[in-house]
Amino acid sequence: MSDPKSTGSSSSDGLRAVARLTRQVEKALGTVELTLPQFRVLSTLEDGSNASSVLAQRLAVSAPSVTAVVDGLVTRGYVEREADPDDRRRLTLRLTRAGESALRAADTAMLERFDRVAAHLDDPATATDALGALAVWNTALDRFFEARSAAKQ
Amino acid sequence: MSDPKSTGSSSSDGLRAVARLTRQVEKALGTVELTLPQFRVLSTLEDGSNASSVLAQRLAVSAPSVTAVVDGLVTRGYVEREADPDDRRRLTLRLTRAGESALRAADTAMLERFDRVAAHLDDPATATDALGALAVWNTALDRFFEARSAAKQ
DNA sequence: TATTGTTATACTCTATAACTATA
DNA sequence: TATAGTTATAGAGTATAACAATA
Repeated sequence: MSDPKSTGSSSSDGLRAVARLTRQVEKALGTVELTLPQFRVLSTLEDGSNASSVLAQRLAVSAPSVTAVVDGLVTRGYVEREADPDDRRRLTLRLTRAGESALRAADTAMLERFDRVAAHLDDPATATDALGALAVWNTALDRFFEARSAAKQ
Repeated sequence: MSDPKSTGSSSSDGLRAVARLTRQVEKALGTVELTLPQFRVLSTLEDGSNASSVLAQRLAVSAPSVTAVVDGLVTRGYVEREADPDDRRRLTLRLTRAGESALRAADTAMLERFDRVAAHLDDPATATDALGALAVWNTALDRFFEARSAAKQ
């Protein structure tokens, strides 16, 4: 992307792949009765409990969106809202044991589905490795939001 | 995924990255006033015009969902519905010149946003390359749906 | 006054069920 | 009868605007 001559074209193809794979993620999550936004909340909370406002920023959604998604997760016992004694406006969101189990079930369902898709390739490991390599983006996204957060102060 | 000992853990991280990157794709598409489902339709039609039913299968959504999304794209002049003379029940969906332009604008917006995110890494090229490598999944998904289509006959 | 979170409201995408037109 | 596509309807996630409680 920084050098279109070498990677520009395949980066676009990579973006197409992200768009398509996401739909498969949604289908896999459906088998464990989770939506993609719910999964995003659960996996973000797995990295540590956070105030609702922090979650909104990390997920790049509005505050009302967090309220709506978390409402459903609280109803199902996957997330708990806890009052912050220092600042009574804030609510800390915490993943419950049931939420952790749901997250593991979601991982299994997604990996199984992706395995079935990759099985159609001559060398499925190429696809699996490509997916694993995508993990570097988690660091990039973490820093991206961290920088945003700092800029806001 | 086929071998959890070597890649299982990072594949899960890769899936988390897909879920998070998708949100960035949505935000980037928003700057060119496209939604992710609209982008999926446009990029699928870029590979060739198709009947609405074929599109539904390739996108892994229901027929009414295709109708709804395509309605919006037709209104904006990005897609045209054309009657099939051989079977008057079928409608062939075709990308217009305006649709092609919109797709290129979408690519640019997404690549720019991803560049900004990757810039936070010590070696941004690692992330860019990882994204490009994801293109192999396009082949896997094509074959996956092809096999499904064949099984249905 | 500013901030945190919720409520009210509207739009898009999603699905299932029912319908029309065609095969 | 079966298939292609649309319409009707409902649920989930998204956003903006307005509000309550707290700082």
